[in-house]
Amino acid sequence: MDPLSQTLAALADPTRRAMLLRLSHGDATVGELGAPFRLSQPAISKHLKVLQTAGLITRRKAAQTRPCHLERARLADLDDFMQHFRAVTEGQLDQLATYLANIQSTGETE
Amino acid sequence: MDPLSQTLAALADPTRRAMLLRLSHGDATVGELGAPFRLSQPAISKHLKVLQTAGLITRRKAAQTRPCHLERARLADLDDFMQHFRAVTEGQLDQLATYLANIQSTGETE
DNA sequence: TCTTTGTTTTACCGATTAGTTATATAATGA
DNA sequence: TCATTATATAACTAATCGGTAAAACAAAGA
Repeated sequence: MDPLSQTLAALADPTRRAMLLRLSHGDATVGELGAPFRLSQPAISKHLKVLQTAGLITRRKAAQTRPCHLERARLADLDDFMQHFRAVTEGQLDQLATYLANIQSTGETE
Repeated sequence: MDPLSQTLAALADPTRRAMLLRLSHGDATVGELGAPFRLSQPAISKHLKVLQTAGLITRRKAAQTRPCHLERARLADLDDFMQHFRAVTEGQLDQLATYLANIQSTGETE
């Protein structure tokens, strides 16, 4: 499966999205990430494996725990894809670019 | 299933993403949307139904055809979700805002 | 009316998914 | 060494998914 499809499939689950949101505030262990959910521990491990396989998180070793870390690269890739649909926003960015060009050239000539 | 999960699940398929990209350039019929793919016609209809159920497209009637139209609202919802992960980008936007404020005030005072 | 074109629906299949329980592995600490 | 804590793996199950072929439906045109 291509990386973007993997990313989107991983995100298409509210439990995994909640885990990522938690990780956006800082690293957390498997136990900490699973605590909010009424799920068995293997289910938590499975969700984290999906996120890891998608490249959305990495893990390190710390004693018995395996703290997880959010990797933003794949989210950035998704952002790039989303860019294709930002017709209105693109228009606004064009306006901003024009605005920037205007005030910049104004500043240079004065 | 919650709307955001439905949106992401619908996007987690390259065929459906390609269809949406096509629709971002304008409405298209079922036949037009299916043409690029080596898939049976019912498979195309199924993919479009997934997109429609997720609220990503709507369809109207035109003679025998059923032209599809991209609906950007759910993509905007996804964008809102993505916002939670834009820590670095937010910093860059802050810098841009500062930059804009600077050159703007400079321009005003001169 | 009959045929053609465009699309949907139905019924089916194999693969994948999300969950479970039970078991294994790994590191710590008594 | 032995028990505890943290996590992963294995084996299983029910449900969902992406595809197919065959049939039905809808509108247009001869």
